[in-house]
Amino acid sequence: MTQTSNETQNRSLLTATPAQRRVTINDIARHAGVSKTAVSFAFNTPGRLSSETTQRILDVARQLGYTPNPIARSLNTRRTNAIGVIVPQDITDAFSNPFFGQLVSGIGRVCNMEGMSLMVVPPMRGSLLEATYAALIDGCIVTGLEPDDEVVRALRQRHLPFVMIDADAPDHVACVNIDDHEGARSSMQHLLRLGHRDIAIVSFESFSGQVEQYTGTLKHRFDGYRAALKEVGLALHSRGIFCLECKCSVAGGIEVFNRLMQLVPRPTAVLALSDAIAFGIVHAAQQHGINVPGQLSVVGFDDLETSKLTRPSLTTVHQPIAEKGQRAAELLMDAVRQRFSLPRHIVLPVELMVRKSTQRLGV
Amino acid sequence: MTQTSNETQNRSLLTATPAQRRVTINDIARHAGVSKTAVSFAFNTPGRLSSETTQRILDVARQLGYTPNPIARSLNTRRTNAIGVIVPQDITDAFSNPFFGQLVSGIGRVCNMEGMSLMVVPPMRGSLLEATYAALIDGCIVTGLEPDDEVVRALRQRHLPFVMIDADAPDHVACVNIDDHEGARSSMQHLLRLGHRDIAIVSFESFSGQVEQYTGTLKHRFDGYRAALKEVGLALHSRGIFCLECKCSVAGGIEVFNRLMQLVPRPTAVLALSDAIAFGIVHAAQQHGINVPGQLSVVGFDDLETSKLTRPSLTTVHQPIAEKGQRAAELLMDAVRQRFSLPRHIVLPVELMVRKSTQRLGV
DNA sequence: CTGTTAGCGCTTTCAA
DNA sequence: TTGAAAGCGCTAACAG
Repeated sequence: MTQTSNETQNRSLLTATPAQRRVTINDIARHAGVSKTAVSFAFNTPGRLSSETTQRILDVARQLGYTPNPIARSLNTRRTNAIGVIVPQDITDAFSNPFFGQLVSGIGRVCNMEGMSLMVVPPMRGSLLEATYAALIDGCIVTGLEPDDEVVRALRQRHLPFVMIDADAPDHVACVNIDDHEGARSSMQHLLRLGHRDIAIVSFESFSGQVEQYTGTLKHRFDGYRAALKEVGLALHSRGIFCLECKCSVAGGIEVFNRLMQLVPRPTAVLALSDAIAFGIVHAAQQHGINVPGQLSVVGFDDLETSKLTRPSLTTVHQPIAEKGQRAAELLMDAVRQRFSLPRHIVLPVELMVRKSTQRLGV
Repeated sequence: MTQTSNETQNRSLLTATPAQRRVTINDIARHAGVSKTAVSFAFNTPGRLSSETTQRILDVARQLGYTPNPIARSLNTRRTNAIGVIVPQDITDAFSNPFFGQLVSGIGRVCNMEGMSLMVVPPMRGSLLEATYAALIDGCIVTGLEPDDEVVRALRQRHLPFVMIDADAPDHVACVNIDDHEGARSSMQHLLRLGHRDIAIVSFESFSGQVEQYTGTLKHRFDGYRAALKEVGLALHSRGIFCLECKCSVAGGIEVFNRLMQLVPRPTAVLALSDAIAFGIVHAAQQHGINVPGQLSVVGFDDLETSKLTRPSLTTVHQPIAEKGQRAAELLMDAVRQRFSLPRHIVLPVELMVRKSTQRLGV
């Protein structure tokens, strides 16, 4: 013992960086009088060493405060034991919508099973591409991106397995979606059946801002709205039907409310593409003394955990958010672990939840 | 070009793993007719090379689909460009309380500034210690742990900078807390002033389950409750005052509601240590036809973003959740970047928000 | 059961 | 402006 610490001290006096040098596998090998291999075995496959040797090595390691360097280990094993979630906005924005927390919660179920950590990968100095190149992960789930994004190419280049969520991915790319068309259609139909004809559709911000240019999720949903409108002889461009965009958060909904109130004719109902937005609209309406659903019906999309707890409880399109994350993570882990995985495209069902934020027009 | 691909092909025929071998810095160096150093420079400090050389290298790299291996890079630079959040429960549990999402949101503000990704580090195969040893991060924020936890020791052993949240950390350990005592005291005082004397305190699950054994946050809060009770001549063990525990989530609150209803005398008010729990209790009460606040007053703790939107809006103790995460992350980054940082312990204020879920007894 | 010996893929002095 | 060479700290054939 005493000898050991003396040795350590002496060596450190000889070292260029006396105070800083970390203890490495070599130090342990030397002090325990074994090879690096033995030390490695002691930590990773103790069964391959006599238990005395293992014990001696572990003792020395503890005394010297040795910890295997996980980066060096990863360089060899090519595994990081982490999966990523790629998000095109910054972390704050992503989590400002509870949707994302619930999605991550679902992904977490798989992390838990598989012993993985979860890395949230936002743009780094403005560049999601750079962040993607730098991420120390074994694979990732991609949200909010088109399948032809440069980030997707980078992932392929890095040979990183990945699964997309809410994307029009080609067949060979694993992807988990929901039935956006049906969700949108049924919610619009619900309002129309309640007699509403002056309806504002509030979408989250798209790349172009033009409904005609929508792709992916947004396109499918608007196709659904079109289908429902068509049944009653209306279209997106009909008088009384409005399409706006706002940030996908409660704050975004509050902000968009003012714009809603300026529309002519003033909408009697709002279709928000996210519950977070709907919350904001309902909240702002109440602040302005406008009764929901008495003077304004509001429909959301997502069915967050809190959506049944708000006042009034929110009529919305339920989608299985956590399950979406979970299924994506399962597909991903199949790829990471090189298991077989047959169904590469998954479409989860949605369901219209009629609650108290909508009401028949003029009642 | 043709030659290049032929060469690649030929080499791959000679390789043990024909299809799999990744292209490395050596391949680029060889094909571009330069040294590894030059390739490294081309990617990291292009200014040190003639622009033609840089261009040629980058071209070759693109043609061969080369991406620097971030793990190898990290091994040299000793940086991962990620910070961690250590959570003692699994990811799903953590995010089942919106509190955590908001905390992460605050941390994300700093990640955004600093170009960092964020790793959520839950126990790995049941062991948080193992996960901590394996995490590829430059530092971390520790939640839900005591300062003498083995995980904290591991962090120190790994020389990883870390900041604790909600912990009774010693002076030399950076830490961000809130004024738990005052938050608890004021909320209890509020109920007492409304005339309530039969009050259940619903805590989130502690290690011991014994109020007397509470430490850290829980201890401070219960000291606050005691102080308020004492002012009216009561104590935690007085008849009518109950202490229970449940999971820290909406589901936990729903579950605990049944237990609340069996208490004798039945509480006229509940003090939940988390808004998520309070939501669950309110929801369950309403399902059972019990009016809140008419028949039962409920107070929360946290003031989640949705707490003002629920029915009834929740009386609760506001704490600056996102700011807590942000301040912790700022302290952490100071350490990671080896900047000076003077104040190592931060205590954030709280504020009682009286809303609609509480009411004078017997009105 | 244990050690030798190559790497893993990159960065970074130092010298040319 | 460029390159040689020495690591970074660990794993894993392979040999004994």
